[in-house]
Amino acid sequence: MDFHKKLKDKGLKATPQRLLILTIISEGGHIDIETIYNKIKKIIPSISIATIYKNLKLLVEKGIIKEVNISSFKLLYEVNTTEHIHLICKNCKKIFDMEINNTEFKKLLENNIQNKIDKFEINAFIICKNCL
Amino acid sequence: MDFHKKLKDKGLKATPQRLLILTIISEGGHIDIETIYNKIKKIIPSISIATIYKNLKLLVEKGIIKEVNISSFKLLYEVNTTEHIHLICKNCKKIFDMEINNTEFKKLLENNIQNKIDKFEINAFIICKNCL
DNA sequence: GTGTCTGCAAATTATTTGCACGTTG
DNA sequence: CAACGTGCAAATAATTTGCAGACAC
Repeated sequence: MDFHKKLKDKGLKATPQRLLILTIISEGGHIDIETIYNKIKKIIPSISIATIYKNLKLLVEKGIIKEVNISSFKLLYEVNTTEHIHLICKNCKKIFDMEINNTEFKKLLENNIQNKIDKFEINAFIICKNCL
Repeated sequence: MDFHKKLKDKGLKATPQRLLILTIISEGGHIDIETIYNKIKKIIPSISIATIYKNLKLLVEKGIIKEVNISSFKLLYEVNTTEHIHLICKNCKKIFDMEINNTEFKKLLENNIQNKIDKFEINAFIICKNCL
């Protein structure tokens, strides 16, 4: 993924700190602030936690990354890709992205609630194949 | 709702603080810590914020209340009732509980992900009737 | 009466801010 | 070189902890 371009497209400077934040988030899948900070420190030891906070906020605002809210988890971050839902293994706590049939889903939901849906967040708690 | 009984059933003492916390949450629908604290202070001015924190944690553990995680909202609390989803009006920010056809939904989701689902959290962003 | 709960104050953790300096484009 | 971004240190906000006294049962 061309993070440099993504940043420039939003009028942001492509600093090493930002590129690294994005790389780490995309590698980590779903990752919390503290983990991001610890990983970056190994590469840019001088980095400040304030820089992490400022950039995460900014990148969310610009729609480059997304916050992931799951009950009983810390706030996590992921790079914004296509619409997907989260499967969470109750046992090993791993989080899996899953693309679903968006249209079919939206329709069923919309029928149920009698209203148009803009977007939705779905977290489903499961036991993953590995843990079974 | 008989909160006194709910507490006793879980082996907890029914203190005025706890009963009030539960009453306020059930009246508020979906309410954050700060708002709970401010409302309680008007009735029990001596209450400590630490008591609120301790009890919210405990009540969640015991399954009497639930945390509600919605992107870009503070952490909210609701009394644990039947399974429902949250509709959030993008305009007025109100949150509505909506019972859905659980079985139908679970099946569709389970077909999509090829796995059994224990429970799920769904937040759908809409424009409510009032705002339309 | 006793074990649990509360309120307090202090400790810890999380997040934000302002500013001088450095870097990107 | 101008605007923007970083790192630092300090400020603020959020949450947790330990403990002495109070209260539920």
